[in-house]
Amino acid sequence: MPERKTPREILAAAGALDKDIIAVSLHGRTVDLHTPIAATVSELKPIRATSPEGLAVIRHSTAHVMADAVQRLFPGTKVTIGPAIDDGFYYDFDKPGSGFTDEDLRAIEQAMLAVVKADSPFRRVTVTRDEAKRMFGAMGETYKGEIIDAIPEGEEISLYKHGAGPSEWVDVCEGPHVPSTGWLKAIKLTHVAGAYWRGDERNPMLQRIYGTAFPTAEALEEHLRLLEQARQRDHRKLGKELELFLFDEVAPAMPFFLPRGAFIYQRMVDYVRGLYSRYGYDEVITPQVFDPELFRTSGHLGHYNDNMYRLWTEDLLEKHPDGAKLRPGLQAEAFALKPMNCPSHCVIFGSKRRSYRELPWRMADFGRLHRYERGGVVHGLARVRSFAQDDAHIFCTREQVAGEITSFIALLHEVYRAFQFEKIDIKLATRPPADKRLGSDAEWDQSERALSEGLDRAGLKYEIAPGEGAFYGPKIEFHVHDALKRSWQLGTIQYDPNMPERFNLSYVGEDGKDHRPIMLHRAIFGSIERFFGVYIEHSGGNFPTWLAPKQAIVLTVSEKSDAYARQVVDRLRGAGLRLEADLSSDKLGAKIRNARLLRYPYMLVVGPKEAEADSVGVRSRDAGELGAMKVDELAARLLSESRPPAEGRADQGVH
RNA sequence: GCUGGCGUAGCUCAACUGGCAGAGCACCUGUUUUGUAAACAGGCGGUUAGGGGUUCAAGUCCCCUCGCUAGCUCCA
Repeated sequence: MPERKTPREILAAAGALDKDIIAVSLHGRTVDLHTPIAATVSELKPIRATSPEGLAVIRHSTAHVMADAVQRLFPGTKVTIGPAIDDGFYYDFDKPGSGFTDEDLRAIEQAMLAVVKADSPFRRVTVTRDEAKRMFGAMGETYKGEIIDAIPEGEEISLYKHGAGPSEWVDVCEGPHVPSTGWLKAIKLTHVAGAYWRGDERNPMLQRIYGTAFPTAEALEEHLRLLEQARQRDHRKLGKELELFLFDEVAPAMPFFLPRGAFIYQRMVDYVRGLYSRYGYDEVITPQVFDPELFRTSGHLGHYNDNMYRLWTEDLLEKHPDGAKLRPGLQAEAFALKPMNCPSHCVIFGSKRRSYRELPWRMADFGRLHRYERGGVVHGLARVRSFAQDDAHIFCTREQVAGEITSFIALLHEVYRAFQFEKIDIKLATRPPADKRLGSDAEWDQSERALSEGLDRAGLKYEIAPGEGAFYGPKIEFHVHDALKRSWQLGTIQYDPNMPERFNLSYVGEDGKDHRPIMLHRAIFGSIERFFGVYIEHSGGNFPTWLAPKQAIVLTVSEKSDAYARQVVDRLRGAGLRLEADLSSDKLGAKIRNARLLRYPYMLVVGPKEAEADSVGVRSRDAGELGAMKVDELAARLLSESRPPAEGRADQGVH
């Protein structure tokens, strides 16, 4: 057994120490540079400030310094937890009275800089459970007491201290930390938010301060620059600027699609519709408003009631002097706006006797759905109360499930490729705890296997999300991040033996007997609204020619060319292209600027020269100036770009 | 739903400790006839989200409602 030395000493002795190294990894565990351990140099893997692990060390140390500053500035504030996260850190505080203001953040930042300047070492000491309990008890740190209680028996309890004398600050913490506060070079507190203690909404709400930290001031600035760039792509901002959609208080969280946005929306739907004929789907159209009995059968009234819009008609009302009220006892009669399509599809399936020969039956529906989402969760197009899905339900036999999964994944892949999505996180959400699921273990084994086999056969990498499945069956989820790194689920395919049961659906098998079909819920876009929002950010609003609401704009050099411009517009429209003209009295430079801001794929400049030569001066949004082209030549080019990307033709799209 | 923040012209934003509601862009009109990222001038545009209160006086301070927003929780 080698003697206990600090990793810094060990590395230095071997000549392997440099100033980028801020911690080391020992058998997969990150440890301080300055806490003695028993190890040889060959066992130590250096962790550099620029690596994800190194950044986490810096950020977690910064969180300690912040908590120190907060407790000094706001006596009586209790600390809870303060981990490093993807691009920074946070610390949750229980602050008596009101929360933190922006001015508080600035003051805290200043106080932190003083701690950094003091360059005080982070010291690790281990204590017994009793010592720790007594110490934090005396300090009145009740949350820390709970944290200590939650540390498993037999595990070492360590404290980290920095500062000296009366300004010493201590936290119970696993570590590791940078050797001293002076190592923290670039710190920024970003915002405050509420957060429930232990993430449970029944617990008190704490004040969370978010911040970030980097090894250098340059790295921090680069990070802030990228954040700003992301804000520029926010779909809510682009939606307004590009006149795609708007929101109004008269219908909270329900988008109004303007002509340009509505065009793209319909084009997306048409595109999927086009694929449906190849993949064997039948589209249906179903009602919007239903007798609540339907949702009693489907189980929505029990599980989903809080999220449903209910309607009344005059005959359900009784007049009062102070206004009309729903007649007592009739609440249950109020019709409901559908939040999902599956019940309607079950009604269709069950409307006559079905044969195994009809299976698999893939029933598609672009019906509009309404869900009452709680006030705090709505977000641009990503979480709305009125939307449609590229929804379909596949009724099939148990044996057909795996094949259906494979075919669905192929379809989904084709669609995502068309929209230039390469990076999608896939999750397999498996069975919830036994008290929260239906069906036998054998059934779950089988349905989970069917989904994972489908993924494996498609050669896709995925993560298991244990316990995240629906109570009736597992699901595959496809997630992407928006510009501000919020994760959204787009597509999904879910295995559902439950709904056919509730609707008592059956088909006649080869054996002449009745059998229960399996139902697969599946969507590729998921919510078309959400997909559109994510796609706006993904493309930065630079929609490819096949999707762009207007593919080109004709710009006149002066009013002398108006007549020719109209002629060009007519000819290209006649060829089936979408375009408009800017015949205003602006100068050409201004017209180009406006057209660029609206991100037209092509600008067609026309003046006397072009009129003479039956041509247009072509400027492409993505490829710059292309020079003069004959009108017919241009028409051919635009037409070839107007078709949606198909398999084996990946030459189009966002640049 | 919870904790913070915000809400001023179509858009982006000003208006000091309470003291005459403003600018740029957009829009309309006129002048200019323009060659690859903003011509010039004039004009129109406001229940300062809505309601109540304090005050001689409220965009500004207080209360309620609505909406938006950062998070948390939720998303059978």
